[in-house]
Amino acid sequence: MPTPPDPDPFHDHDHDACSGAVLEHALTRLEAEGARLTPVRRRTLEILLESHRAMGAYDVLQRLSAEGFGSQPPVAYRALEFLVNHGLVHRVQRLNAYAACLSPQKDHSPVFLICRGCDKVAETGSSDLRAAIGGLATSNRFTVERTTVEILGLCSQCVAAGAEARA
Amino acid sequence: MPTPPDPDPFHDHDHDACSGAVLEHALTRLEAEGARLTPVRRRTLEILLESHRAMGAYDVLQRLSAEGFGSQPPVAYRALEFLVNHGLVHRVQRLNAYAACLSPQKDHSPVFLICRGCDKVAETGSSDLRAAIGGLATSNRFTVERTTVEILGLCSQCVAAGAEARA
DNA sequence: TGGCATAATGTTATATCATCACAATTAACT
DNA sequence: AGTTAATTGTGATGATATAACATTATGCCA
Ligand SMILES: [Zn+2]
Ligand SMILES: [Zn+2]
Ligand SMILES: [Zn+2]
Ligand SMILES: [Zn+2]
Repeated sequence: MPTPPDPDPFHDHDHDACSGAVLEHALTRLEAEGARLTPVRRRTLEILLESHRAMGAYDVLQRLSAEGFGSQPPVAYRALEFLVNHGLVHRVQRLNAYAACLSPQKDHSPVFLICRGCDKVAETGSSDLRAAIGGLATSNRFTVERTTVEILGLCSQCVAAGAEARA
Repeated sequence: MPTPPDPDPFHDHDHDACSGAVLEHALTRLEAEGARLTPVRRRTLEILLESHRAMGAYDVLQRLSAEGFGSQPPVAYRALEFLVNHGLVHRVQRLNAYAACLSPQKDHSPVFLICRGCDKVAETGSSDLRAAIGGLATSNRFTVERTTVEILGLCSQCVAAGAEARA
């Protein structure tokens, strides 16, 4: 009975373990980098880890504010910026939103699967895809610094549940 | 003496021919679809075609307004939406901006190379990349509807001109 | 321990990007 | 011409993001 290779957010998994491991990892990494996971920052990460959905900055802010932190936009944006800069959170361009990074690997280029049925977001990766981007860059003599790859569609559960097609 | 395979926006090319051909193609396609390229819409496309840069909606609006069209945001957003819906313009997520589509092919999934040195944007494509995304979707049992692939970095000219690296 | 420099937080105000709602106009079709 | 649907225009508002600056907490060293 093989265990799944990755915690697939789209399907049932032990989410406490899933998010707990990520948080653990974050602590270790920041320690090594000499960066401080202050209360706001930690809480922000925890909030994002609660679900496999991307959250807007103002949604995060509302949560933080309700817990006694500052209530103005920079509070959320600064915490998010810190976490993004340290690779613990990714920005999902298509949603103007932020999602906790689930990969233990540092400095990776995430690929997002975004389900428009259930709004969940899965972070994956693909060496084939990286290679294809590398090839494209080479043939265009382009120096790659960052990549955004976001795939919008429906997860299998939403298809099974009868989510209607849309172009 | 072979002609270049694609007009590479990052390098010298006959841009009048480049943009003229695209506009021509747009007229034909819309005609076929029974859609109307009204003055605002046509002008919007022409403005985007003037350069190989992505423009924000408000930049487009300013141009339109100066030419006697309406001066309120919906004027620009509606024209852009129309053009995006008909595949004549793409939205560049990373820049919150819009770029004219340079591909004669309908319903394609563009890949953008975005140079942070000169702000030019090149639209390309790659069957390898499409295949990689297809594979990723299959192995995640995910139904793809739309994809966003944007590569941020430096074009060869900007590298040659000594644009500094940035992580 | 006190003093200093730096980082982090909080707040006000403002910038930027995008859509709603509704009236006026124009085009298409009978 | 009369009816309908599409298009355009405008004012108002919503949503996302940053600037500027005062205040507080932290780390370091004399
Ligand atoms: Zn990640
Ligand atoms: Zn789903
Ligand atoms: Zn050109
Ligand atoms: Zn360049």
